[in-house]
Amino acid sequence: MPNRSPAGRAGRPRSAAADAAILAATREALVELGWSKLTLGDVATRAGVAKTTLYRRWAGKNELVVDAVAELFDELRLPDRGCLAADIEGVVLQFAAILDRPEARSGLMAVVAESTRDPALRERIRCSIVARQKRLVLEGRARAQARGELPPEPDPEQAARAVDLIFDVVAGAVVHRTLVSAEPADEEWVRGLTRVLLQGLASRTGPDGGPA
Amino acid sequence: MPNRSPAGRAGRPRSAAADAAILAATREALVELGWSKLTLGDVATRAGVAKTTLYRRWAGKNELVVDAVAELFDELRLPDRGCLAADIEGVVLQFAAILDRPEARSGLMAVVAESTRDPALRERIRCSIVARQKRLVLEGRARAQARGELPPEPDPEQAARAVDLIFDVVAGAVVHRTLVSAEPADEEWVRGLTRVLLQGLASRTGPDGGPA
Amino acid sequence: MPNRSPAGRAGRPRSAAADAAILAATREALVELGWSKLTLGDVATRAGVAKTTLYRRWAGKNELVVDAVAELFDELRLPDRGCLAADIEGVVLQFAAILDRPEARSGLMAVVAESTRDPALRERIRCSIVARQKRLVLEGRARAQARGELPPEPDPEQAARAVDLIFDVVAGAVVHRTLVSAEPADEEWVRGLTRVLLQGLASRTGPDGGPA
Amino acid sequence: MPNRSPAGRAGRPRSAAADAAILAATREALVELGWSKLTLGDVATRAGVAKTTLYRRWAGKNELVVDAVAELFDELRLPDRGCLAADIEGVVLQFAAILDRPEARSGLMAVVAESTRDPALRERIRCSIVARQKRLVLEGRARAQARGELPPEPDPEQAARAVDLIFDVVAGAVVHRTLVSAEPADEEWVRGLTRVLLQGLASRTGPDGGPA
DNA sequence: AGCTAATCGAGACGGTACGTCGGGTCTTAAT
DNA sequence: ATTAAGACCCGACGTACCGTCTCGATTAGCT
Repeated sequence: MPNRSPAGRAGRPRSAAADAAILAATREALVELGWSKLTLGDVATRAGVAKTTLYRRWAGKNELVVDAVAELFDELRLPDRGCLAADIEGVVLQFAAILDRPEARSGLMAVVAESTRDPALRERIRCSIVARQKRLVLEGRARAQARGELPPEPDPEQAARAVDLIFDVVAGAVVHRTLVSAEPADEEWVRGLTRVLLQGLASRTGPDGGPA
Repeated sequence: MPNRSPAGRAGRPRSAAADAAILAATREALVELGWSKLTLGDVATRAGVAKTTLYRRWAGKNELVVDAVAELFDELRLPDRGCLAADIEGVVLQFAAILDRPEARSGLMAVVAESTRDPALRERIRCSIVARQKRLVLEGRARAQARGELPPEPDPEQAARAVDLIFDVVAGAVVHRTLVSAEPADEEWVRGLTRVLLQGLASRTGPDGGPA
Repeated sequence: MPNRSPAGRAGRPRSAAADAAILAATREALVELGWSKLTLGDVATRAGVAKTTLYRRWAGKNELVVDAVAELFDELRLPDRGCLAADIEGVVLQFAAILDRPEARSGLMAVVAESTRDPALRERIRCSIVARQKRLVLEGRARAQARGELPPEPDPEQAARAVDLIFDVVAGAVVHRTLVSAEPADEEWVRGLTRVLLQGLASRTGPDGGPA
Repeated sequence: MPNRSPAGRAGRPRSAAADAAILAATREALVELGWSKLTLGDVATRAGVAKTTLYRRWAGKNELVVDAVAELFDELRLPDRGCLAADIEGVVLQFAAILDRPEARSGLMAVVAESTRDPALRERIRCSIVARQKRLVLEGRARAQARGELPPEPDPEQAARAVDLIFDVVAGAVVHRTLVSAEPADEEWVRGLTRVLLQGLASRTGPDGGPA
């Protein structure tokens, strides 16, 4: 989200419409130009707004693009398809569909790259984008436990580690498939991923993990 | 690799020392400045080379950084630790160690981001960086089959798909863990990943794979 | 003069101080470096101004130097020394004094050389520099006619041709003496020139001019 | 003239054809591009010669162009038209014709401009170009004195000053007319100039010059 | 005929300046 | 206080030319 108005009340309030116009213009520019050729002056022009107005709300290109891309992930939902495998497949396909859109492809990896040297930016990404996705993993596990497909977690700490692992595996695999391998993360591929994942997790038992 | 001299022999040959100096300077600058603040003029200065010399060999920042980072992956080796699981853990740890170096962190995601709009760059990444890694997966499988840990592949096409999947999962997971989640891909985490992976793959059987 | 702001009033107005600083810096650089070693980046630095600010106002080195040198000729005045010969000597000495200043020596011939391939530049020189000088010839003739030293001109067209000739002779001779022959256009030399000029002109009578 | 081969004899001698080709290519480039856009690399290419070959003979652009332009003035001759006025008109018209050629217009003023900060270059110009012209003035005076049109000079020093003045006036006027005023130095104009000049000089008498 | 040494073409090299572009900041007048 | 407009400083861009250098290949004159 953009910076809120400082302090309080006096003077002309900021235009709410401008925020939406700027974010939309940012996505439009990402599609047409990609991250590296996107300029804030151009975004301001597309949004019908002065550069000043843009800089009053966002600190720079990174922050703006994070917000613009984050909105794309708002539509992610955990579908109820009856069984865990189908649920996973559904949400992974949604995730892959978002990553397939050019405004996400161009922008997402770029801000991640920038975040390797900017902890504040990393935190912003984590809150705006990653947390939104991780929540789905938690929901999915809860639902599967309610269905009896997964056993309840005895050790909360280990459970958290498992969630982190699953999340890195799923998100990482989809990102790698889509952006690095540049192959479609289609239904067949997602089915294979899901199978490996579920089979791999099913065997987890002890604190140090399962079978010898 | 940088552009080679055109065709023949006439004229002063290109300095081989310059190539090495430039790539080293690029990595040095990546460590100190990161991708976005790295400038080709600065790299040239560090390398003790004129800017024109740099542009004669590389088309731009993207290509240069790909080559500079690719050299980091030259040291990846498939260790022989006796069993498949240990082999995987060993190579994944090496991979994670490389991704933990600041010159890789800064540069790798950035060029991947750029490659989403530049097919030639993507191909360059694939050849210089990805292929080097994928070879290890193939070697590892062959060795495991020789040991009897994995069955021989009846269907070559399906086998190729399996390699691709494994590769996307492993590489993606390590990258995501290291750069997005920004948590260390340490021995414990790698052990968990390996277990999931092997368990998930062990169950693959039929042409459409998995368990009922 | 530099390019004026386009049309209207919106936005921050151009700094008037910058114009003066740039022209002064240009003259300073001409003195120190001469035309060929003068760089716009250096001028901008001396003026305490960004390069873009300079390029917003002038199209290039040629136009800038024309304006910078033109200001030198602002101080040219037609002195009233009582008789035509003395008036001419006075103004020619002033002209020679200006041409003797290094900022004029370096710049003037160079822009004239450039103007041989750039009609717009030639026009700019004519308006900014030449016209200022030619006005003095007209003034001087009018004053001499008022004094009775010269007869009134019956034929305006022929009169104009005479002015052009005088002007080319005087300006050309001083320039050639100063810059090509590289000898001082001192009082003695100017007295000789004036004598030749007046004597030569005094004999002009008929429409085709001269002495039998 | 270009630098001569060093020392003496051993080794392959310099190609004489190259000299001529380079000077011709220089004039060709002056016509097409003008002084400021002329590059030595381009001249070398036009002459079918390596840059090294060019630099071995000339120190730089200035020296090269002086030599290339100087050759244009080789064709200046003092015609014998029977009387002094006609002789002057003839030689001035020749001079004007040369100045009207684009290779001279572009190059001549430029090297003069450069020479204001480079005494060696000025000397080279004086020897290669100016002296050639001044010789004609001396010849013309001698011939006129032989004809009885001009009295013999009693005071050699004053005679030299007169020659210098005439030369600066004539050359300066033609240059100014052609390059600054950008009007043709045609027959009519030259006749006017000649009349002023002869009439002005005819009255010269005493050491401090003539009539009050 | 074989040496010898300076020449030749080609083109890479370290520099310097170019003119443009984008990032952020600022100063206007208007809302 | 905010807005649109646009000038401002800064720094990097990628290119062009400079003048030098390093190559391998000629090529004359002297032995």
